[in-house]
Amino acid sequence: MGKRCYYITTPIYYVNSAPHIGTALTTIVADACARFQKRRGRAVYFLTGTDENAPKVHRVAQEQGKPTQQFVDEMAEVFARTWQALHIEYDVFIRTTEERHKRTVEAVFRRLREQGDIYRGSYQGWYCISCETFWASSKIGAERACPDCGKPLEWRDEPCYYFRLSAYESRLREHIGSHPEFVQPEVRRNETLGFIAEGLQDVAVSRSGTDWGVPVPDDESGAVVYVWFDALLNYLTATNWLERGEDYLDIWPPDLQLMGKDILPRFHATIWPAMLMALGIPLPVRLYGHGWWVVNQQKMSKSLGNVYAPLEVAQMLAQASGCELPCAVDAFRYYMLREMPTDSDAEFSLLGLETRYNGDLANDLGNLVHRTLSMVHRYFEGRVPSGAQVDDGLVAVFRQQVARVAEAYEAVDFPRGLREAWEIIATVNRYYDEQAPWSLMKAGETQRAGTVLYAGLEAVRLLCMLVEPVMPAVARAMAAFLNLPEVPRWSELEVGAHGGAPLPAGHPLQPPKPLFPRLQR
RNA sequence: CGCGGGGUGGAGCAGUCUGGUAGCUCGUCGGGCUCAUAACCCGAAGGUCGUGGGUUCAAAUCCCACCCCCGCAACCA
Repeated sequence: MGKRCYYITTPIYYVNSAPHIGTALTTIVADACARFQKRRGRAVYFLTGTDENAPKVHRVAQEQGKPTQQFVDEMAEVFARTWQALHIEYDVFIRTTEERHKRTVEAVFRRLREQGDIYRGSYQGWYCISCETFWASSKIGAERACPDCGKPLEWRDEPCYYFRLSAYESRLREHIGSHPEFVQPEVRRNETLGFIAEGLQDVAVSRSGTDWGVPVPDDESGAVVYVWFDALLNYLTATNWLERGEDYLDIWPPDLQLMGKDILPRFHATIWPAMLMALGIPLPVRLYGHGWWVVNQQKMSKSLGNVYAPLEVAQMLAQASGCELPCAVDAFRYYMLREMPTDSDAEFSLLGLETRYNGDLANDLGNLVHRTLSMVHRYFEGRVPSGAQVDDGLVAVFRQQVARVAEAYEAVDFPRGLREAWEIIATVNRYYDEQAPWSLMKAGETQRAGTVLYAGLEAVRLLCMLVEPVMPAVARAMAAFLNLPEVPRWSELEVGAHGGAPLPAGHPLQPPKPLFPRLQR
């Protein structure tokens, strides 16, 4: 069986804190990419999940006085619920505490150890007992205190297993060099090549002193597999690689792996492909690392109190504007993607969200839909005007913009894609102004007014499709206004062809109501 | 010190690879329209594109130096 699905992944999220706008960004970008591919008619396998095997998770659970398993169960639930509320349509939600995942990790560990890619050594470093963490010497001052909790560190020298990352240095360099699409965007690719050029050292892939995690197989010391080694393998587990023989290749390899820029160069673009090379498994096609949200020029952090919870933001927007919650959630998604940090970091602010909401969604998209449908109801009894065709000039613009949006979405460049989509709105608003269908009606030129409005309806239909990956609920609402059973697919972009088109003459439309009521400020 | 990235009108950004009237959104001011969610359309003010030098008929765009800001510097998941 050959490759069948477009396989797209987010990282699995650490469950020691609740989802915030950073994790929401990665997940929403992934969802938009997945929906885009689906609309184009491809089978999609979209994976997200939670990383539950880290010592820190264990520690947070203990702090909260809960059994660790119960704690991770609850947190996984919080993540899954949040994603559902944000209209994330994933296919699999993986958890690293699942048995099938543990079996995968054990199998990989054994195999790499047998073939010599994992070997015994010893780990030395400054260790914080209460944090259960080794600290790099560069992070500790002369006083040798834990940067996290401030307690004194102790020097440890203990046996551990290493993964022979160094052996894959030149192959990694070659692969990244000859596959420009492998690490994206280009900034991150350069960064990765720079990192590798400094020389890769073998990485410790086991940890002692904790019993939370996947035990190192066939080892009496009680060590567990290092969480990163464990976590990366989730992408493989989700295909049931271990059980399915060659059949897992109907999904594997990932076509697009999304993540924040922090975990791209040193983990997903080095250790991860090196592990796959060691296993003789095909590498992912494309790794994409987006930038971070900053708040008031500062990194989000709990201590600064500038961490936003996505659902609270959406609820606040719904309440302030009076718009339906699903539309407010989509507005939040729109903001995330329209302002999405690609190469560098970007500023997140409620003011920015409100500006986009009023400007792009209420005034542009919402108002265009509303004025178009209002006129059709007022002048044509709510039915698609007959005998109409979209003017040639507009057809050219529509086709061009649809192509540009598709290209941008494919490149994970949603800011550009949405800018291109919004060109259609600006074009139709100008067109209305020039053609003034309201004046045409007064002059008795009903036929011409119908032509103009038909073009507007076509624009709405196209926008419905273009906007769906970003705002699925809004797209459904738009389709409902047009009385279409579902959101059009990208294959149905034939502009203005009446015959068997989705908007035949006489097709009844629903009366409009504002999708995004303006925020009063 | 090293590596990577950035510095474009009041704010946020695009444009830089493939040099050729400096563009978009928001905000401000003026005008138009009335189908529409005080929405929409047109126009104006506002920038020596971090600094200095070089290449070129021509540089935000290529080259060199410098200044400032951010990230990374290894097991931090």
